[in-house]
Amino acid sequence: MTQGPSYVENDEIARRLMDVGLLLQIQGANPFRVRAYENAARTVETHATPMHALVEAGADLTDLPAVGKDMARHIHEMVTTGHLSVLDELSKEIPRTLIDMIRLPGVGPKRAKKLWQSLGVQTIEQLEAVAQAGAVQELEGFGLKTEQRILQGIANLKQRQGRFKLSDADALIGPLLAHLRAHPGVQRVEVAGSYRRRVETVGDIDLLAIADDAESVMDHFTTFPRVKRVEKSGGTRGTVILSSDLQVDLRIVPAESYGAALQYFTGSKAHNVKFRTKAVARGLRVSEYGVFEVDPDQDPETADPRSGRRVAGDTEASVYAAVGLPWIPAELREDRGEIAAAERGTLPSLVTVGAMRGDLQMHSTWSDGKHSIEEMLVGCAARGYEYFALTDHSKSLAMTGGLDEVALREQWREIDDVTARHPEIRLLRSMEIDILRDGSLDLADEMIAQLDIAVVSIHSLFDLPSGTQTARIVKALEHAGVHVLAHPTGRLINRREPIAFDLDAVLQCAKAHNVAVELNAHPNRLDLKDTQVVLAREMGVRVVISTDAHRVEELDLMRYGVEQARRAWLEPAHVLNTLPLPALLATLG
DNA sequence: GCCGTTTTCGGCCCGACTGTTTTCAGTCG
Repeated sequence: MTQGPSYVENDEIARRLMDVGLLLQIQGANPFRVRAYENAARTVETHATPMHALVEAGADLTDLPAVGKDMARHIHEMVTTGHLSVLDELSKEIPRTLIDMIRLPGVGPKRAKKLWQSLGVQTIEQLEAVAQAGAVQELEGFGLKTEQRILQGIANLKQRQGRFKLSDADALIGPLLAHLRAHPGVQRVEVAGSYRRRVETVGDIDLLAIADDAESVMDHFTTFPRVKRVEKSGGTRGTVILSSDLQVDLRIVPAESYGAALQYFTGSKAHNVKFRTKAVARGLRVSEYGVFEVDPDQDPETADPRSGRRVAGDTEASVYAAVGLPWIPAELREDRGEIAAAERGTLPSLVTVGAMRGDLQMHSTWSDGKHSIEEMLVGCAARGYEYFALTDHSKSLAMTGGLDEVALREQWREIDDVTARHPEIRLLRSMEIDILRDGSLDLADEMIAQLDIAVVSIHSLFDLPSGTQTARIVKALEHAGVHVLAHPTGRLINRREPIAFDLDAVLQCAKAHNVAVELNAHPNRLDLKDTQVVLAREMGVRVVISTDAHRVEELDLMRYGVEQARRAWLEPAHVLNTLPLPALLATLG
């Protein structure tokens, strides 16, 4: 096994371009130049193919959206030398650590620069010290409230690093929505923002409501029992912090603006910018109040923002239609080509939970699951599945009670017994087989050959060098009996980093050997993640969406996997377990 | 700095709120 060259990955390239933009912002550069760096960073971050692969293939980087001559040069430099000279130069003038300060509430580029130039503050720690000493409120443009806000922000930062997993947000928001809906004045309330786009983690929650008595509803909102602190509370906008430290914003809008507000607050920002630009070209102005015809005689600087003839706004569909587009599913609104696809009429017909005909990874009491084979079977049948795969762990995963060959044969006897009583659903004989250090599998070949579907995955040696890890996975996929690579990166959101490996090479191998890759639906994993699933789709590798359930109720986690699949533009045809049983069996061979 | 069924130059999304102000900059979403 050889160690491949260590490339600068897309996320690192994106981060550095973003840092250049932020440093330019602090410097006071042309804001559109700043945005150019942000846009290029986003392109790189969400681009499925690694930049180093494009450079190696001799591709013209300026074909990428938001990448012109300069950005192409920057990307090329990072790929070939590992450095970005424009960032190095800027860092000499402005400390890079000021970027951390911008992320504090109440601190933007201007104030960060002021704090640095007036007080010599370069880091969050230094800022905390001078703020505690009362030096910040003395600065021009600052005051006592700003100083307190900064200190509060630093305290919050220390308390909670990272964002909320989508499933945690779901659990926290459900009771609040019920509370709001119980108020007689609330006609409608929905969640917008990244939550509605089903981004894997959310920073805060945006609620949108139509209400008769806005003041009373806002009152009801801020007195929700789990509110820890009320940040603001106005006539149409309020912000609270829940006891879980989740920030929730509520906006109350008139019914005729509801669709426009929902569209606007769902975002993403990049999607909205592109959408509004399209509207401008049609002589329209889009805001959260609606779509308006622009009066060509009026100076846009001085015109009332709500002036002009309203042409749409009550529903989202009307807002898109006014700009000549069909309604776009929220999961696609990331400015990853969805507006162009909408224009061409080629938006994908996205996969749904209802299209799933089976779940291809779950555990029973035979290893580390909490429910018996029969209980899991009944749970799957209750969810309307045609089939499911029982994938208990293999022997090397001792802590889970993994099965050796003898135990697996015993399990098969129980399976025969259970399935004889339950003709309503097909149980596929399977196992989640560990990939060992050298890429060999933790189950005898003659047993693998008797499985209906063989799932392999890594549970150990997460920190091998990338080249070694890649070779290990590739060897496992080359095994003739293997059908699915489960949770390919091994990441645990907010807990464990993904393993280092060459995804491109692994997908090529999967394609060559007709192996599917899993999109693990468990909200702790969501592995592969959306942008990686895009790469699999583009390379023609089939995807499996599985829950990895360890108890019956976890079978309902399927929706999280499907939602991420939708973010990756997957249609049913891309997903192996949307196939009817006979077609699935034929594919598995 | 990017980009083009109005444009290769002159644009680049939109509005609200807060705090620090005496008419508005800065931040936020």
